[in-house]
Amino acid sequence: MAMFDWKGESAELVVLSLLADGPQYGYAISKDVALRSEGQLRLTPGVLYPLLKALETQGLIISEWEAVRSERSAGEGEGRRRKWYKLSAKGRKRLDQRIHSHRAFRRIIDTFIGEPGREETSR
Amino acid sequence: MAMFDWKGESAELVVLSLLADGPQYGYAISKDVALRSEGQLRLTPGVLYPLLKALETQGLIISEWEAVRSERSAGEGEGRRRKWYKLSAKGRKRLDQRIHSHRAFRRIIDTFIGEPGREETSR
DNA sequence: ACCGATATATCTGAAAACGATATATTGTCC
DNA sequence: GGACAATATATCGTTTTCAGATATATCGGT
Repeated sequence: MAMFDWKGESAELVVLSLLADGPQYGYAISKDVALRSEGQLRLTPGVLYPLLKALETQGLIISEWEAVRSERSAGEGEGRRRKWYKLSAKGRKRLDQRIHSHRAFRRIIDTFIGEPGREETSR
Repeated sequence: MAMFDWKGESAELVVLSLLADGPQYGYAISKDVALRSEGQLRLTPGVLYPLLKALETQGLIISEWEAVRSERSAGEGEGRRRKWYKLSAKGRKRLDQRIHSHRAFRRIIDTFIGEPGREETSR
């Protein structure tokens, strides 16, 4: 069980954020999320792949297959395949929008839980 | 359409937070949420009442009926009824826990979206 | 008398979540 | 060389969640 209940929205935000740092393939994304959250967030296959598919359908990310060849299998068969994803311009816009929306939502929640809230210095 | 996708967790956090300020009845809670969020968060009946029911089942909140009598109807019928909810000790604990969890989750998200994060000064 | 607001509650169709399952390759240890 | 864990992608199917619609009734103002 994941440490936090984190749903669609947040998963999208996290994946788009990761891809903003450069192209990644699915499995690496799931490992990265676990690593960078110190195991507290998990992006399981059943969540990750449908999400990536949805993001691509919306044109937010673009995929490309990589044929990973091992010396061992050189010459035969298909070898392992990786599907790399990169952020599209549209995805970049969506990310900015999601970050903005996340901050706004957070500010509202703060008014309920009585969080002091930081001064709006920059931006 | 609600301005934000805010789901179960957050709704629970908000409701428990509101009840921490004192007892409230359902309809007032929904109005309060809309007011305090400047219309950006909505707790519709289809979400609110099942949530309150679930919170009560878990023993986090305690309900009590109030018979609201108008002069007009004095003496007859049932009159309007309000169901007041107050936070239980268990609910108070859950709220603290949820706030803590919310902050932890937020910190993790910050590492992904590249938020500077405030110094851990107090606490 | 009517209408909009107050007040609580469920129903239901759709969407989302996620563990389980499927399939195949690769690296490592003995 | 054989077994096993890790890498890699993907779907399936059950359960849960969501939120609009619906139901019912009272109250306040005009």
